Amino acid sequence: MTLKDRALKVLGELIDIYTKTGQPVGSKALADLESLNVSSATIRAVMADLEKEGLLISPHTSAGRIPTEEGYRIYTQGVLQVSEPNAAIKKQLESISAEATDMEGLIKEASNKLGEMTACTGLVLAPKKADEPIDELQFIRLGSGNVLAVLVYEKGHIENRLMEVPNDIDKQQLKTAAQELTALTKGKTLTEARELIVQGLREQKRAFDEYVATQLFDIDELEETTGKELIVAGSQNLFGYPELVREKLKSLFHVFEEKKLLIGLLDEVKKGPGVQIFIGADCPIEGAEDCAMITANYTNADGQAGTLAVIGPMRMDYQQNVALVDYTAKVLSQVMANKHS
Amino acid sequence: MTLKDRALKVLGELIDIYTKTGQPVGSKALADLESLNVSSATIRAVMADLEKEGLLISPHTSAGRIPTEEGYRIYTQGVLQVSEPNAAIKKQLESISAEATDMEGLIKEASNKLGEMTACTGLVLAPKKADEPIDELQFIRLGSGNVLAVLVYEKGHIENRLMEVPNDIDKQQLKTAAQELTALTKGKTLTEARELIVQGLREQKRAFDEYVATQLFDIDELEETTGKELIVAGSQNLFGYPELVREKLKSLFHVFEEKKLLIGLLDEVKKGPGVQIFIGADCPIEGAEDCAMITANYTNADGQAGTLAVIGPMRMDYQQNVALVDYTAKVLSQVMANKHS
DNA sequence: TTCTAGCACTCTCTTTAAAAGACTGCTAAT
DNA sequence: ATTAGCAGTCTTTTAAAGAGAGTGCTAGAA
Repeated sequence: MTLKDRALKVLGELIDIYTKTGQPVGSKALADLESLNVSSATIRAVMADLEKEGLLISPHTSAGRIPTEEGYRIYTQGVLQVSEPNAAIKKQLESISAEATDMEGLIKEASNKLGEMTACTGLVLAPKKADEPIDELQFIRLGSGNVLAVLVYEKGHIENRLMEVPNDIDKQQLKTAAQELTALTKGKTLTEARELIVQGLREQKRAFDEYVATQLFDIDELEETTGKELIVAGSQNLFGYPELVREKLKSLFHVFEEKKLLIGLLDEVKKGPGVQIFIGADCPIEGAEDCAMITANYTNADGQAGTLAVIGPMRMDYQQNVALVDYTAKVLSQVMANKHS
Repeated sequence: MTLKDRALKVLGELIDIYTKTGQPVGSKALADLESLNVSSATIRAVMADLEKEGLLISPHTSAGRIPTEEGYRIYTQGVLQVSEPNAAIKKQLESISAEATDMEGLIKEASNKLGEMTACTGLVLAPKKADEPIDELQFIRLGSGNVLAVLVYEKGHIENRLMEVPNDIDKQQLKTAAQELTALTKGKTLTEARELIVQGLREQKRAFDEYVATQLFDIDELEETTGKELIVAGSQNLFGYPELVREKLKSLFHVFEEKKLLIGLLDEVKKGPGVQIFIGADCPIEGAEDCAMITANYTNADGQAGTLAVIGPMRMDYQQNVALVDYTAKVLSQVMANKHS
């Protein structure tokens, strides 16, 4: 079922106009375009075909037509041509490296920029540390039964956690425990380490080590930590689209508040390649069934992947936004490659 | 300018009804109440007085009346009687201690409960660590020029920060630096320490110590850390109030997204005593000029104060919500007093 | 064939008018 | 001091008519 070139062109132009106005588009408006050098009657015929194919729909007899979800899909797959953002936008995006100092500032800034420039909501999910190989473990005694466990990753990142330990553990025991655990986990990722350790230690009946390791590699704790690393920016932009009625906005903001809900979903996205476009029902986010999402992955200095996304109404400027998301991912990868934080 | 008891009673009943319906209230509806045993004509006379005082206003001739901001103020100051929440609610609130393990979980849960039970947005601001006295400093060398600085507070809390140091610093130097800095800052708060240290070290021309201290006590870093400790929950509830039109919601959600904006404002609140009620223009939050906010402070195990708040439309159930906020603050203080974490 | 001009037709949106409904303020009586 | 009753005012609802927008069809031109 291939559509004629002209039909696709009409679809594209219609989406362009509809994106800007939010109003149904009639045959006359399209016929007035220079790029389509035919009469409105011909356009009408083409539009009737497109409607038969399920790519357009008419809200009622005397309105123009608007694209269906399927229409947007065909458009983004076939009509849209990916381009680079223009120079001004590029420059803006590149400035994120200048304005941010640390990792968190960086993704925050990227998210801000995305939200601002697309007039949609920007999301940036930081790379998951849990997938990085561990280098070593250290314990630091802090008095009153508290020990600070420092987890050093091969690439130099650090994570730490406060633990309570029985008072009768002495300095030497701690040191030994650290050494043993390091030996066991060196080179493993946190997720791998967890299973390995709990199991291994149980067999060896090393109660203290097991106790420590369980606390240290606690997955829930971990998720809570990683949970902080999703930045949502520009959510208010969505108020600018009348078709996103209160009820829709409500469910979207619910998801934005419960970041945990989003993290899992975006993780799925990470498996896909390059820039991905999710339209309407495709959109893996609950409450975003009438929205569209554009995602891309980036990598940090250690090759760990993070995800960034833009969520907005279906009638968004795909051309621009795809270019933006793509380019931002590249900039972010590059900045992170240079900065070791 | 004291008002008659009956006038206050009318004001109170009117607000009660308006809170539930969101519609202007007429004299007949009030006359039907058992508690006001007078005719609608009398009510009309009273309402006319209240309008003259600026406590009520009529949207147009043939509508009933609604309270003005000033009306709400008089109501909350004079008419409202503070009560305890009922048993069921108490029980619900007390369960927050059971459902949360750590500090962050606790304030998150409290915020959730507040939002849920008030049908408004719950805010909880964690106590500020920057105001706690420091106990000691430790440095841990991590290889490749990185050092982990661990800041131990007197009460056992910990904060840590990764720093880069010149490669030619040896173990002994680090140890000395830690000891000296500890000596200087012990018992001081982080904010105090910062000034003290930078100044003191500059005089002594101890370049390395100064370098380290500057990084360690960096105020911006610090703010970013504390910035994480504001939890917003139930923001979607606000969609349920038609009088909060899109534009209002937009600015509110903008503030919710930029938590930093809120933190400073809530800090101001902390200076006040007990439960505070901010109505309309009183509300220190940008974009919340048509809203009301109820706040209370709580204290953690170390006596540090945190703030919790409820933001919603002006027509909220003050009676219930004041009781809720007050009680939640008490529960939170109590839970934190027991749990040291 | 393919395209176009023109026209009848169908809906929606806007305007206008009329009627209904909701409260109030005032007055005169209790 | 309170109340019943009523005239007056403004909004909301309902109905009808007209304007506007866009379509689908058909018959003729390219």
